[in-house]
Amino acid sequence: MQNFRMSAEIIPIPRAALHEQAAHRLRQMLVENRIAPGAKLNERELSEVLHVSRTPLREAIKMLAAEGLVELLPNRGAIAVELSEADVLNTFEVMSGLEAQSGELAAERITDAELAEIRAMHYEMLAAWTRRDLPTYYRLNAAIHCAINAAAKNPVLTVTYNQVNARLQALRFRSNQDGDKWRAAVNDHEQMIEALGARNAAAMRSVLLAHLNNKRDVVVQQLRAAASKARPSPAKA
Amino acid sequence: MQNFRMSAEIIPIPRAALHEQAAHRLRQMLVENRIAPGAKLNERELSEVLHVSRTPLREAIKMLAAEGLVELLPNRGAIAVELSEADVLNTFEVMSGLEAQSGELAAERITDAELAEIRAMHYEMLAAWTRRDLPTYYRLNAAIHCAINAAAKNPVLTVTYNQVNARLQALRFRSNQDGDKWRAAVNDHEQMIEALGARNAAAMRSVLLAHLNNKRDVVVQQLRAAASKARPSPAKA
DNA sequence: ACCTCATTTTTTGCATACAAAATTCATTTA
DNA sequence: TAAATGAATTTTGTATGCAAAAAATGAGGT
Repeated sequence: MQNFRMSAEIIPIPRAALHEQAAHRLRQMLVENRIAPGAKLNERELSEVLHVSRTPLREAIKMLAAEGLVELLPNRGAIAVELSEADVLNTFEVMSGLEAQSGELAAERITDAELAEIRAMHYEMLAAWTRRDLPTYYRLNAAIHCAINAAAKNPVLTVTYNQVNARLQALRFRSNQDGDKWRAAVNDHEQMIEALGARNAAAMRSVLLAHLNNKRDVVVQQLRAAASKARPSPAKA
Repeated sequence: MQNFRMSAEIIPIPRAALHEQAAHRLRQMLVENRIAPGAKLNERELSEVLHVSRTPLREAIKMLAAEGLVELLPNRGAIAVELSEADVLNTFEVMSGLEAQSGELAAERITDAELAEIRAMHYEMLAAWTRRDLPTYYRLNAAIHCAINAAAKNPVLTVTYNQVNARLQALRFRSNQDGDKWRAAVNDHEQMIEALGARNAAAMRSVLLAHLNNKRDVVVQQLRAAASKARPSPAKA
């Protein structure tokens, strides 16, 4: 049947299939807002940009549709999802629940080593903010949330979380925080670390719910600002 | 630009695209265990069964992969997901959180009409059980959970819930309940209706968590029974 | 100018064709 | 007989071609 041999397995990196590559890159373009919400995904155009033929590209688009990053319009292709304010609120509501649960489980299951690493990243993040090194700040912020998620030790929860989060990522991408928002966020993070250290699941849950509510408010506020800016001339059908 | 007319919109049912049909039918086959977990999805075979060519079939498979019902093996096609016991436990953990949140929100947002309908379905379900009309029983059981979910009035939560639930559906499909399990389930349901009637979100949350834990235990128990039955002869590689 | 309708062009959806990888099968060899 | 090798077959992955639907364009009528 099989040919077991202890040989070196030399060529085990046959590089991802084209539909995987296309999905990955397209996902990134959507999440980073390089494709605007509501914009049409032209298959020919994209297949040229991504250097793949339409077949694997279409497979990638179908995956992103199942992930909720893209909407399929029968006989009219796909568009990048455009979330209404209600959609955003609903999505944040789900995120709250997932993040709260993730935090609860993390508080129950985190190891000392994991906690130490999160603490270290937290201080690095403070350093980055002090230097106004925004890219590093955002990277570390994301890494901390990721580490908390990992500490929950539930891969199903992690992928579910990431999938829902991806839809909001485009909105939050490089959302500018002012001093007050930042202080609030830092305070939230310190409470998280405290709750994790105390292995206090309930505290973790409530901190994360509050944190997510803050994020939601910031996003909705920016969303409204953008909308009122874009639409004082409402007749542009 | 557009051609607004109040005409009858006569032909708005251009019947779903082939990849949608294929995805729908394949999803059903997986959820109903008509394709065994771990089984290979042969593209040629399936395209004949579903009467579509391989192109839309492959698009459908990619969607189901993103939904977590199917696993893609590079250069080796796709197989129906096979959940380890750890996977099952993790998935139930996520389901608990989603269902608990759904219940909380439902308790806050349910209308009297919705509640009345759920009560009615509950009694119908009891009737079906009394008559040992299992199909009706299962249908109503599912309908009640669906109605609670709808009462939460968060479509994002609903689709997330359904997507995670689909992976477990194959396991629960026609799981046989004995008298004790049934009494426990009925009791759970009555508590749910009570909590909904009292608009008591916390109570609803705890009832649902307990209910899900019961379901989890039943499923894991059956899983273990099936495993020990299948594997007294463990050398069948 | 605006609407309507026919024509052209573009784009999507699907089927097929072909190349590469994996699997199967037969043959050889120890 | 069992393992190993290599050819034949199957199966997956990708590209291309073609038909149908949608969008764009333009001419004529009110």
